[in-house]
Amino acid sequence: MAVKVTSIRGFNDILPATSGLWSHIEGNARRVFETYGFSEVRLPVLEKTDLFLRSIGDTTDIIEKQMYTFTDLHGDSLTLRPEGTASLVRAYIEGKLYTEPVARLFYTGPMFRYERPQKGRYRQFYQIGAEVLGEDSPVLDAETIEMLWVLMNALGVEGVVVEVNSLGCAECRPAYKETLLGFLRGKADCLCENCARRIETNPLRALDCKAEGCREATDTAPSVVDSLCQSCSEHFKGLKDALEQRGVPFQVNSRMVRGLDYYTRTTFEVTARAGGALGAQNAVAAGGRYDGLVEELGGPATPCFGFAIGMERLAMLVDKTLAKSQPLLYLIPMGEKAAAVGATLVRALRDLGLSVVVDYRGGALKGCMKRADRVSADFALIIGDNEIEAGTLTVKNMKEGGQVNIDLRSPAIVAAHVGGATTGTARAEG
RNA sequence: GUGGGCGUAGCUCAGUUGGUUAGAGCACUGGAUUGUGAUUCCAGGGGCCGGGGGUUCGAAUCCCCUCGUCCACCCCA
Repeated sequence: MAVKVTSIRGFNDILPATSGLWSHIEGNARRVFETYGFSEVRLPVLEKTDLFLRSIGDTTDIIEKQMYTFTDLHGDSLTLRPEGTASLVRAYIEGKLYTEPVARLFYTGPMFRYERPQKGRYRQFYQIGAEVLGEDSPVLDAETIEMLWVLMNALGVEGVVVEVNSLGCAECRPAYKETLLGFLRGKADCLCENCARRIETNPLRALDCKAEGCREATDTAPSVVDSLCQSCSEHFKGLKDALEQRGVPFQVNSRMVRGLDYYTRTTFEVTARAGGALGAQNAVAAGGRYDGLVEELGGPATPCFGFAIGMERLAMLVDKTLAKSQPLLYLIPMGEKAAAVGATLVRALRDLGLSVVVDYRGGALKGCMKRADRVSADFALIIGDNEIEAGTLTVKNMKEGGQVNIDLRSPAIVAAHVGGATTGTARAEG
């Protein structure tokens, strides 16, 4: 055998064992998002590097060391998108969607970051993102978080919690940064190496650090929430009230800091319980408000709110039993005559929306039945000489064992017997 | 980028003072059962023991290097 070509580290195939689950998740997301008035956008995977430099923040890890950047044949610096919001905002501006009062958009697709892969983290990973552009009401924030919560519930996700925070705006954040900096300087020797290093550039990070020293040092630190300006404070209260009113459970986490620089005011995360299925990466979805980004990227001043869901992480949390599949039929024609009769029947069954697979290998019925079992067929459809003579079809229930004969010319009766065609989602696995 | 675990049959894994021809379960093929799978019984096929180098009469086993993978740190969805 020739030498095997393998995939790139951190770039994974989604094989049939899990693709059904993914369709199930995406299908639910589409359905739920549409009920909130969102429309899908399809965005390119490759953008000019400059877009990310200008949006994400040049001291973030993403910009500093995680981007897949290369020069194309024309000499332009291009980058595989490390996140979706920047691209979406670019498209919003370029497509002049700001001529509408409010744009509600969602997207799905792969993102790319050069990191060491581990549980819940891959170099190509998938996100489902939703963004609302052109609305600054905190109630909109709450409604959008509610939408995410509704999706989680539809997917049977348990053991997750919504955490919210407010990072303030261009008015009040710098002041808080100063206050915090002053506080941390007094505790510099308690901080971990990392936090000590970036205390001047990004003191907020220390709040989010897991190191014990940092936790203790920041225990009594002044809270962002307490230093919000009046307008941000009212906005944050509006968010909390609206979430409560909607029955979306949440907790305020004033230590929550996001990894991208463009966030203002509301930020939130949906995180899984510690020790759960997610491992160390406990954030399933996260997002917030980015009121300055559109303007920074050359559009009109536009308040925005959005979030992104980590597809792989969400897939680890969803209730797989909810991913209903429709029955799979396995046709076993014994002989040429049966094959011809079977072909007509199969076409009729498929036209009714049923899933049918035909066995072409032939041989002993025993072997055919074994293959039917191996592909997890729900019913085996057997056509042999006996059936042709009687003008019937043998339908064996592979799960329960019984079998019946049904008129060969009555595909509708077959459909009814096997549970009928549904418009159901793809077969669930895993 | 840093640290740790693991690479043996298609899959999950056994395999120690280094010693004949490297094992099991599942899967696969055939038979017991020539029209009935998943259960039972029998038989069979299948391995550069991740790759390279070294120590040794002899290496899956010991040493070094390398690649892959998983988990964690960092950071994040």
